[in-house]
Amino acid sequence: MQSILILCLTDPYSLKSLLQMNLNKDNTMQDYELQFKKFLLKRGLKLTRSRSLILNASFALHEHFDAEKLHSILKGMNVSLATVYRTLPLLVDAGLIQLAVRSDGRDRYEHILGHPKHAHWLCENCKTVTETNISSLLPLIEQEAKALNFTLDQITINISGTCWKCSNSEANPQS
Amino acid sequence: MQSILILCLTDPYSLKSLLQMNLNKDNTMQDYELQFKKFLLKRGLKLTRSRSLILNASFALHEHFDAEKLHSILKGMNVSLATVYRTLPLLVDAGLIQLAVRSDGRDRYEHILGHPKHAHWLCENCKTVTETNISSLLPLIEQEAKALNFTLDQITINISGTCWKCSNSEANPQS
DNA sequence: CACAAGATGAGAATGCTTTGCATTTCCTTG
DNA sequence: CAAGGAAATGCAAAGCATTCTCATCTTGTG
Repeated sequence: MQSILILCLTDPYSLKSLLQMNLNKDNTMQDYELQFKKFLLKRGLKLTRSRSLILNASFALHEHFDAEKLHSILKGMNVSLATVYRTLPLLVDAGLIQLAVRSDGRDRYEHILGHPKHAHWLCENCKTVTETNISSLLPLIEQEAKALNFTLDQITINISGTCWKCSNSEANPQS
Repeated sequence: MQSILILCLTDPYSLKSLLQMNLNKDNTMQDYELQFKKFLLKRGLKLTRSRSLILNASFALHEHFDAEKLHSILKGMNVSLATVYRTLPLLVDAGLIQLAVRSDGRDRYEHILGHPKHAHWLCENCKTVTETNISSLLPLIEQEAKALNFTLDQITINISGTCWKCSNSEANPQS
């Protein structure tokens, strides 16, 4: 019998150990996996072991991640970095993850499901990213989209500056 | 007498020819140059020939630009690509330019002075970038910033999707 | 269970961006 | 106006995230 590794984690900390589990596919398919499978089928692509692992690792993380991070989580599971890079755009197109911010020359993603649209507040000093809800902004943006006849896909609102903590410590430097 | 090249263009199309002009520094200093000089002084840095050329080339362009573009505009003026790359972050820190979008693996900037805050609408198909005013969104963002005690620096609103033109031609593909 | 289309891993390649270093330019001080 | 030290520059050589190549392996179908 052919079986594949499937993760159904909500807790990122137990990820590594649970990655060892070898469950039957049909019993554990998650919503997002079904969504991904549907999307792939429509494109004549397949839901493979690697893609499933990458998808589940993404959803197990409740923080921003980049290709390298996913790859390191899947270390020892024989998933190459190239495949991670090949899979990320698929997940984006499938509407499962989105590019959150780009900082330090790396693209950082986040999963979307059950994750309301939000803005990222990036502190230029300590690099911390804070999130806030943007539901109040959405109607205005959608209205503008309609005016432009623009089909919305992703909305990215990134605000950079200095967070409360850092602007306090900058106020009294090296003293 | 020491003199340097200074540009004071509003018309990008005559850039190349005007780059030949050799004007006296003190007669032609622009607002943005003064601002840059002040910024550099504060950091113990100098407003040099190369930096001045790069700054002026940036402000002569009324479109997005990347390092390569500035470098090609300044071809023959003995400004190295490395210096362009070294200067861009300075201009950003000085509040004179900002990172507009990153597409095709390149960072594209735009100058800020007299340029009201706006959103970028990037068509994923034809890569066209449209700009719209975001003055209606600003109060909401500033209010949120106050709540977070966050010192605003840059606000980036990038919206990707499909523009009117492309969604029309996608509707009847290869037929 | 064979087959064709897709997918993968490994590593080479790509291309933007950064860095090291010897040389030049800049500004201040006599 | 010359000297001197700090900064800046050009050039070429990395760095580094991401993409590509290609031989091999998987996947779902008939």
